[in-house]
Amino acid sequence: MEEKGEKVVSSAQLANKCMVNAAQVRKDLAYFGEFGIRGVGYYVKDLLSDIKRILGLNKEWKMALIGVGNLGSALLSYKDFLKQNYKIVAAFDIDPPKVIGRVSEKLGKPVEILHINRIKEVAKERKLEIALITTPPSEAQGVANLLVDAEIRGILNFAPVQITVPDGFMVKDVFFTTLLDNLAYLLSNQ
Amino acid sequence: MEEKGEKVVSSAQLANKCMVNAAQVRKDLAYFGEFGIRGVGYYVKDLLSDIKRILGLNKEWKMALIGVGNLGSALLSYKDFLKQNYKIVAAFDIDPPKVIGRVSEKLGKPVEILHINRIKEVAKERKLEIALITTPPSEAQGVANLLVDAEIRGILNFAPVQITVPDGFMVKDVFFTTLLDNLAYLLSNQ
DNA sequence: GGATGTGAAGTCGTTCACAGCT
DNA sequence: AGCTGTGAACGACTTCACATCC
Repeated sequence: MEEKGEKVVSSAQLANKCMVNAAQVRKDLAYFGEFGIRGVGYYVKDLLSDIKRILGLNKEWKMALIGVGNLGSALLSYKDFLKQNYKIVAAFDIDPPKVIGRVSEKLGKPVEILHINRIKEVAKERKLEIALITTPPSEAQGVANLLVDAEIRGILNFAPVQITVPDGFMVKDVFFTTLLDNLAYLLSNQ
Repeated sequence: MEEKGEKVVSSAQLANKCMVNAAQVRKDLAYFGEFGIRGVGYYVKDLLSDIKRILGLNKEWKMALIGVGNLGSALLSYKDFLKQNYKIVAAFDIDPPKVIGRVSEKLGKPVEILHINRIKEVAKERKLEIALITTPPSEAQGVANLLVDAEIRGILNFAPVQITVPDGFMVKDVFFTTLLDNLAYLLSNQ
């Protein structure tokens, strides 16, 4: 809406776009503060920056990628990160020499691939806060342990296994097989 | 549990593993039928097959993959599909010759890459029911339209755009940037 | 005896409806 | 006059608690 030059937006309009109730929109926003103007609506520009601030997107998050296999390479060249406030600033593997060739042939300016045993050192140095686990499932928990040791508190886990971490650390799983199961269920029941 | 040779399991044990309430487990299962035995619990083997049947996993789902870029290639070699009841039986791209070399060097027995314009024909022929969209975002909606035309009713969308389909078709989005936003929020609020 | 299946109670989130501002 | 912010009403889901059955 900002790109379209729209100045104000009402909760009703937002609700429409999001397919939810207008009161829901207002309640949810009101939970974080008073962002609207009665009788007018929400200023698009302000609302956008308020939401970004609330979500913690008013900074660039520095990420590590662990496991430069097929999926890892795909993510290294995932341009959409750039639009968001995320940046992969270090990639790790158990065998960097083996993957460097394969990756660099694909990427113009490849992120350097480091040996996993340097994670703690590099995490400090580059202030890594989030890690993407793209190793085989068998290695995922081990990697998670290293991340905990390196005090990287946010983990996005692409490996199809449950991993556990201590309090204060966050894991989000990208389990698309769960979404497939969901599709299979919906399709099975007409 | 079946692999460990355990014969019976109680709702309390299941609840424990899933970090939910025991009554929840019983209610949810009871919604689909009576699978347990009072005073005993649930027979692991039976429960497993009942759940598979409920979820529509008592068959092999045939899938198409559209867009053989980085992510597409990664999924083509994603071994974990084999454990589940899903199989990619056809892959499509706008320029098959270009991707065939790159893909086959990675996969022992590569799935053949077909031109996207054959999708409708092949969908009928191979009874494709689910499609994975791994194209650039700009192509995703166009591909979705082709899938609708080919009557492939289940879509797992990896492209970071919202796509719309008519009633009777299902789209599930793998938006991991949303999960990243989620992590960013949690980390920002300590 | 012991664990399920399930009404009843409780809790949480959503929606309504309107007072309060601009 | 119009739209937000919000207490109150509503609805849905979760948990309790126990009758039921193996």
